[in-house]
Amino acid sequence: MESVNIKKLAQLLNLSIATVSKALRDSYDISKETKEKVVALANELNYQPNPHASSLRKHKSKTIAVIIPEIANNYFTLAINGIESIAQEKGYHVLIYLTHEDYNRELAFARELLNGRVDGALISVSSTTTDHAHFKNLRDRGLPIVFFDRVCEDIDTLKVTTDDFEASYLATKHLIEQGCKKIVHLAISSKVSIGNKRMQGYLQAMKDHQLTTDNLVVECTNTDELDISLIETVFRQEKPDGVFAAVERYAMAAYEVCAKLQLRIPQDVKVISFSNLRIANHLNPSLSTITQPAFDIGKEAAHRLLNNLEKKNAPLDNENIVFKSSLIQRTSTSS
Amino acid sequence: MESVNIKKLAQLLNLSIATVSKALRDSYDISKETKEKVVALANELNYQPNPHASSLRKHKSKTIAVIIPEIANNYFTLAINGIESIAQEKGYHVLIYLTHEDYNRELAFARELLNGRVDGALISVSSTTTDHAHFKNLRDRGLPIVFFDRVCEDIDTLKVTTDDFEASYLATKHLIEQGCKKIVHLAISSKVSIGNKRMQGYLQAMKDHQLTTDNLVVECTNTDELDISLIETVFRQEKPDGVFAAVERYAMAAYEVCAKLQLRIPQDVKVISFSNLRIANHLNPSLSTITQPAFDIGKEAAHRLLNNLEKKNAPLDNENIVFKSSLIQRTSTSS
DNA sequence: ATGAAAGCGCTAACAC
DNA sequence: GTGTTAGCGCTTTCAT
Repeated sequence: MESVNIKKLAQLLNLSIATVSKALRDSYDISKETKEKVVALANELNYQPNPHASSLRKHKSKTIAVIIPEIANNYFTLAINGIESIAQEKGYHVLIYLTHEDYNRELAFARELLNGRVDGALISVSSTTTDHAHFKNLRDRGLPIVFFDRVCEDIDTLKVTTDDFEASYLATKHLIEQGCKKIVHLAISSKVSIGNKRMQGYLQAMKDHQLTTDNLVVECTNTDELDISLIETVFRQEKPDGVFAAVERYAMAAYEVCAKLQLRIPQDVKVISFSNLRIANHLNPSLSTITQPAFDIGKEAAHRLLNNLEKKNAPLDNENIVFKSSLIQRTSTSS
Repeated sequence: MESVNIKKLAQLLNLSIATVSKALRDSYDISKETKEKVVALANELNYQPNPHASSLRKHKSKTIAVIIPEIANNYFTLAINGIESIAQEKGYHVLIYLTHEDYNRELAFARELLNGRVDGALISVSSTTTDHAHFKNLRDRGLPIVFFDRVCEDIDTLKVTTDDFEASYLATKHLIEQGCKKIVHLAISSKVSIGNKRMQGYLQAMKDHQLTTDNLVVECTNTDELDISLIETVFRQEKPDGVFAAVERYAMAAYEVCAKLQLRIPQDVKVISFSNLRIANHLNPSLSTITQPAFDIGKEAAHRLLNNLEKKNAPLDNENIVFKSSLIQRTSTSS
């Protein structure tokens, strides 16, 4: 495909391969004139260095992997945007791997990650993952990884998250203040960090207000139909007056169920949800949300990872960067 | 990072590097026993071949690039999902590049594409792109590319699109049948293929029904605020009773404007839009949409590209695969 | 059936 | 300042 390489440039210029290589990399011990001649010809022939040769030699690929559960999700979409903005700025390439919430795929991706294809990885853990050995292994072998949103707390590396407990506490408290007494929590798998934290925030708020949570926690799934039937069941059995959804998809399922059961939002049931939906405002009714700064989270995670990649040998600190999310009240929780 | 390579395996097994390499690739001229021993040790040591070395040698990277305008967009998100599903199935890696609708970034990505990092590319063209030389160059140099959605008609390669003209015609006709006489078209840049086709469909439908389109085509931008003010202006000046939005974002901008001007949808203004929003049904009011099979489009584009990569030397045909989109009527256009 | 050796394109010591 | 050379880890003739 591309036949112009360093050798060819060297031949055409009557220089050695090494000189051309150094000239292109703007090395200090090459004369101005030589550099200019080399660069001129390189541009003229649209010379593009072969990244495989360079990576092989340097043990650096200028590439990072982003391993996430899914992409049809506003949170991850925004995070990727943030990640990509930093990667582009620093000349890095971004490989996307989707686990589809499947532990086995995550495992397969992780296993491949040590072969040198990428210099580091940004990871958000699948909801079916219980064992973290595959990630621990990466860490132990020295591959820089940064977790974001869904993290592995037992792995010593940088994690970028939001204040899930506090935000969930506030969301629940908000529902209580709007008059709800029986609040259902539509929970994401408690195996993932955010699932657990969000549930804890809910439980604590309920407890602090002497409200029962018996039979009110519904662990939802990755299938809309299933979730809808789970929610319908709890609605029929418990007749809740409030719903706190751990992720946007579950709130939409709740909307479906309310329509089906002819329950009015917010008159009969109030709903609040973690969500990065830009048009939450145009929903019927507009949805009260806890919104995470997903773009900034992606940016920060990428920024820290790439910074780390530049200075060798310094392993990533076991730090936890926590962004604040914001509660935006809309019609779905108005009293 | 990873110290176990073919050389090490060969040493430990008292075999030559060549034999190990062949055994791993299941070559026919290696004995069963040797193969088994090699594979056993490779698994035990979790040997992962270095992709750079392999790519350098084979001139194949098992990697494709996806170059798209943006990712915070349901259409592209679904398309990526489709692309990724095929890539994963065939063991390919997916690099994501976002042009952010910027011709210069697109140019920079295209220029890099010939260096061997990727075996092929899936491309949807930026809305600010007018010149196609950068893509034509890829094609001429033999890099397999497939365009999807926003294509370059003047480049001979595979294109996967939807029936934009017909769908736009039908959407416009639908508004007319619902009683609209003054229909505004919120158009995407007419420089991109879909922008032009969608506008033509609209114009034809209006013409066929003897309706004027004077001052009714608004070419929107990539900035929400700007779009809203453009739409507000045309609303004030033309007092339309129907809106046909070429992309989802413009429909949402129209919703904003209607709220601001206290216009009721659908009583005062009916709205229909190209959209892949899963929850169009829960908007206020629910949005009538023309929905594209984005996932399948991504799958098909990836499928055809990867198939082509497997059989060498066969350039991609200048074929046009057209998927049908579907019009889903909801409240926003009810009469 | 196995091994020796060349080389993919580039970088980095180390000469000169 | 510039050139020589030795690999990076792998694949692939071509011998044996």
